[in-house]
Amino acid sequence: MIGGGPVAVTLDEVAEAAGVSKSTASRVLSGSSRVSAQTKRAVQSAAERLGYRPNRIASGLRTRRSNLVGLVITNLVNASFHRITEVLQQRLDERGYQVLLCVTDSDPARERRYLDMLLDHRVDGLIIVGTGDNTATVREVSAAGIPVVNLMRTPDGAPGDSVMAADRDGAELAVRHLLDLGHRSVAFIGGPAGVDSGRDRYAGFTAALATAGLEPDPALCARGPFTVPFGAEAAMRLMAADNPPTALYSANHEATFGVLGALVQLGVRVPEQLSLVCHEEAPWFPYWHPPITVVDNGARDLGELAAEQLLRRIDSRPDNGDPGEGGVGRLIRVGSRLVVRDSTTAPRRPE
Amino acid sequence: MIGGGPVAVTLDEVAEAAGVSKSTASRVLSGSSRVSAQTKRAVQSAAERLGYRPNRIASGLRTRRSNLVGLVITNLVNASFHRITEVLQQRLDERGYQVLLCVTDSDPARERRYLDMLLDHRVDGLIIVGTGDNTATVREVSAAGIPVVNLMRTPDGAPGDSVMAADRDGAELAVRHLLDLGHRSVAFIGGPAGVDSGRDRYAGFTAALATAGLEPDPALCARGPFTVPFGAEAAMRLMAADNPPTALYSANHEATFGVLGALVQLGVRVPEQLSLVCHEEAPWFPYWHPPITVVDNGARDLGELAAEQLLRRIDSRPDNGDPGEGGVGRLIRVGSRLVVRDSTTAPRRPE
DNA sequence: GTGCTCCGTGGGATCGATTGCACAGCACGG
DNA sequence: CCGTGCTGTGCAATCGATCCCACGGAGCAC
Repeated sequence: MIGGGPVAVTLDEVAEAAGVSKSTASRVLSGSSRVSAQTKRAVQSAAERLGYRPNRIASGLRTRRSNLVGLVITNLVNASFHRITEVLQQRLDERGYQVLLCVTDSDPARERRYLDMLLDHRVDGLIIVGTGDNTATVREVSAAGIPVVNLMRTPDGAPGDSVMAADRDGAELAVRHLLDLGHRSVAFIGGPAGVDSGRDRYAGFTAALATAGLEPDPALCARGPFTVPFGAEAAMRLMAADNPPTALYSANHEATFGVLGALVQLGVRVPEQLSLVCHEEAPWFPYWHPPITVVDNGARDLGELAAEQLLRRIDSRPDNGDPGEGGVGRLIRVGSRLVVRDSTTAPRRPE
Repeated sequence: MIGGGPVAVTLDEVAEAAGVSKSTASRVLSGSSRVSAQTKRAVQSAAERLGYRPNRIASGLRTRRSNLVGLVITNLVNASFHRITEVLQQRLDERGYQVLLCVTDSDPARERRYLDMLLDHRVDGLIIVGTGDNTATVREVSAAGIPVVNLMRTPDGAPGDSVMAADRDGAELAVRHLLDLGHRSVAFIGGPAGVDSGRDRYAGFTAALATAGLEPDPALCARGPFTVPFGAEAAMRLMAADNPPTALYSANHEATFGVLGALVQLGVRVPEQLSLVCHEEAPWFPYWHPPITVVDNGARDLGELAAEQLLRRIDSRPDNGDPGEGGVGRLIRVGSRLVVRDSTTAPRRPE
């Protein structure tokens, strides 16, 4: 047809076709109030016949609910984050909420712009893996009555609830495993102190050492960004020392790639010369040569619980007068678990 | 404060504070029509003072533009897809469009529900990595005047434009590389014939063989799902044969994990006993032992071009009378490139 | 028969922005 | 001095759904 533009069917037209008023049609289709069975049928068949699709924009304007949730995340490449994103999206969708995806690439300026934008879109909730540089803006979002869930990271002064990995416990688990195998010279490659996971994993590392009566050796600790090159460089330096470690705890999977590359380059055999634990699961670790022992931080559960917590807050919002104060920011910790594979073994020459 | 609910500032209030009418305030803030410099300043300062944030829902109702784009994708775990998603999101955001993320997990029922939902949200565009089971619904979307871009896959009868990887060429490139090294017994592990990339990569495989005067040996061809277990099982079977291949083309990175696991388990050394090419880059392939030769299908460009093409269609929509017919579905192919690393070498005993 | 409740339905205001139309004021040319 | 055109502004309709309020009629008790 010529000029047959994209004409959307409105509620009015459905109502007219069914011979009832707009109000009644609305009641039938949103199923709120009681309607006679006959009217119901008439409206439903009219809607179907005309191919009616409700306009969520109009509906959102009136009800002040967008059915949108903002997900502000630093990246998707990291193994945990894309898994978390998938789970989150699915759980939220099951309850009628859609995800507005915002990847910040850890850039505070982008993060800030996204937060403003999400405010403009009147999202019903916000899940954020934050850089920590925009807590003021996040507070604005929260103050606007929008529930906020901090995921993986809870910057100082951040409003809302938090769903966090048990980073400290996980690291302790991993390092104690190495100590139990008999290692005494355990190296640490981990993230910056400015990030929650960096700080907490280091704390777990030292805590485990302490239970064995050891103190961290500064020469065996490398702290820097969670990147492949950093891991490679750190591993190079550690293994080139006069007295190289017999075991290595690597706090992140990206860095671990760098480590593995460096080890191949140096000809260091795992686990014969070096036992290796990575604090983060990745789909290929079970297939590595050798399969890598890891700490699984429960990415699936993190996504699941973050979605659940947000939905809880959204649900309880219309009821009570003051929105967020009811729980004063709940903190949920997701347990970590050690998965022992073949990259860890007893040291060859116990000291 | 008690009872200080989340009161949003409206345009009316800004207008009143600035001493002008709603229309004028709107004109200033959306910068459409000419306004005197003085009024402009007054409105802008009032807006800033009150912390005004435009309500995109209301705006969307009036303008019939949601500034939302639906991204329907089978999963995020696959290396290419999360990279593509990141790039897409960034490019669309730069032009003022936000991404509504929908992960189908290749489930046609979920896909269908998402398409309906996106229609209800009145998205301004749709980018879809489709299952191929809902072309009718996608046509509805397109018929509603919403530009559609098919990504990676273009099911038969799909409306809209397509941005595709050069799967056939890429596979041919990879296999020719193996043939050039002297291999004559080249195995194929690839996807189902029902998926574009499965079909095209197989076509490239046979085409390359043909240039060397060879025909595909059914005993050396495994076709099945793009999964780790399938790759493992296929590799097991292929290498257990009386006359195992000297080279292997693996059409997908997930299957390649399985292959690598199986090879480790069987004690097959790469590349000494088997040369291996994977048709898909993954961040860890350069760090594998040995680093894996791959065909990079240009994920970054795929995202980039899909966003660009969609934006082009969105921009050209209000101008011309009939929405999509102007280009009758443009097909954009993104070039592939071979990255030679250490997993491929000449066969030990050329036949 | 009167008064009451309850049910199903319709009328119409409303959410917050955009935009066509009209009009006031001013400048300028004839 | 008047007509014409341009600029800046305001009025009010509009987008499409939701939902408060009111109303007619049925059923029932006294």
